[in-house]
Order: sequence, then C-alpha cells, then structure tokens
Amino acid sequence: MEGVLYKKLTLKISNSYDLYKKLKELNLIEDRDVRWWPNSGTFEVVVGAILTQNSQWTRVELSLNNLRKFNLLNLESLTDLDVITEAIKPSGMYHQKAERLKLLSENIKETFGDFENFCEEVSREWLLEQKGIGKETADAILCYACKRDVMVSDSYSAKLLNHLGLEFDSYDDVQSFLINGISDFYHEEKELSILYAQFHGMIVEFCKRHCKQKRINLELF
DNA sequence: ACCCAGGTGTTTC
DNA sequence: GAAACACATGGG
Repeated sequence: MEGVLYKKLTLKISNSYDLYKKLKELNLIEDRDVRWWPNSGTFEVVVGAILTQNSQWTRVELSLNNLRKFNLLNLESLTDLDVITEAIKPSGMYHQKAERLKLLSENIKETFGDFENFCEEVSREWLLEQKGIGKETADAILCYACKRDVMVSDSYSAKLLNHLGLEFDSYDDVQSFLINGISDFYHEEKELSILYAQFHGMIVEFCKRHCKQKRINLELF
C-alpha cells in the first residue's frame, strides 16, 4: 500500500525541479528574508553555520543572541575563547565550537583581512581546510554568507528524498540530484544563487514541520 | 529512558 | 572506506 503511494510520488517527483515547484506552492518561507537564512550576507551566518551543527536552530538563536548582546557577532571582536564558550552554551558542544569559531575568525582575518574580502575571495577548498567545517557547513557559508551559486545538501534533503522513494548514499549524490534538476530550468527563474538558497530553505522548513514522524504527510504533495 | 537536532573529527577495523 | 564514537544541550 505504502509502496504504491511512493511509486506515485516518485512518478510525480522525477527531478529536483518538480520538488522545488511543489515546495514553492506551500509558501514555506514567505515571511523570511529573500535567502531564507536570517541575516544572510553577514558574518553572523558563518557563526550560525558552525553552531547549528547537530543542534536545533531554536537553541542556536539563544547562543547568537548572547553573542549579539556582547557585540561579538562580527569578525573583529570574536576573539575571547572564554566569553565565546559561555555565550554559546545553549546550543551545545560549546568547547569544540568555541575553539573552532575563534580559530576560524583568526584564519579569516589572517588570510582575507575582512569579511567582505572573505566573501569575494574564499573557496570551498579553503573552507574545508578549516577545523569544524565539512561539506555542508562550507556550502552553507558559501550560499548564505557569501551569496554564491551553491546548493546546500543536508540530512533533511536526503530524508525528504528518501520519503519520496529516491535513495542516495552520499552528500555528493544528493547535492548533484538537487542541482541537476534545477540547472535545466533556472533561466525561467530568479538569480541562481537566490533560487538555490530558497530551495534548501524550503526543504529545511518542510522537514521541520512534516518530517518529524517516520512518514511525511503525503497529502501535501 | 530513549531519540533527535539546519555535522564534524578521530579512532578503529 | 565505512562504521562507531565523542562532542553537549534541551525538547518531544
């Protein structure tokens, strides 16, 4: 019975652009800023991208607010390990993350000077060399902090695609699927970097609302 | 008492 | 490689 439904959905979602259109109909990110991630295009995104690793965004917001209170949400002032550690406790794994944030800030300043130059010059390879930055975080920073044409993949994407009957076994495979379906159609749409940013945002918002259970609500599709 | 959350690094086979 | 584990908090 469920297999039948999955087959139907698989037929309906044959490429990622079909998924994009379906998600768009649900108006998941209408109340957000254009790139979905709060304060996109700022250093705050870099900090949030580290903090949200295996942590709930509601907890990350508490940490970000603490940092904001001490005026630490900028590249120049994020320097005191003890203060950072204390501020980010609400989102967990604070020893690791505080150390990584401090080190990352130092490396950005040393290599690129300021945040604006970082956004223009940084490469995925450079980000992946940094301690605490893997593929997803690197792509999130490129997409939401640097406004690059980068599609973020994550466990939500894989989970949603699995629900739709599509199986992938690596970050790269999921990312390729998401990008390939979109690439053929993006000329019909807005700026590619914004399209990618919103697509991933919609996937996250959909999963936060409907993928808590083992099965998504099929009627939504 | 479990499992999960907008993952990553290290260790071990 | 890929599996298992640590990191850490709080909500369901």
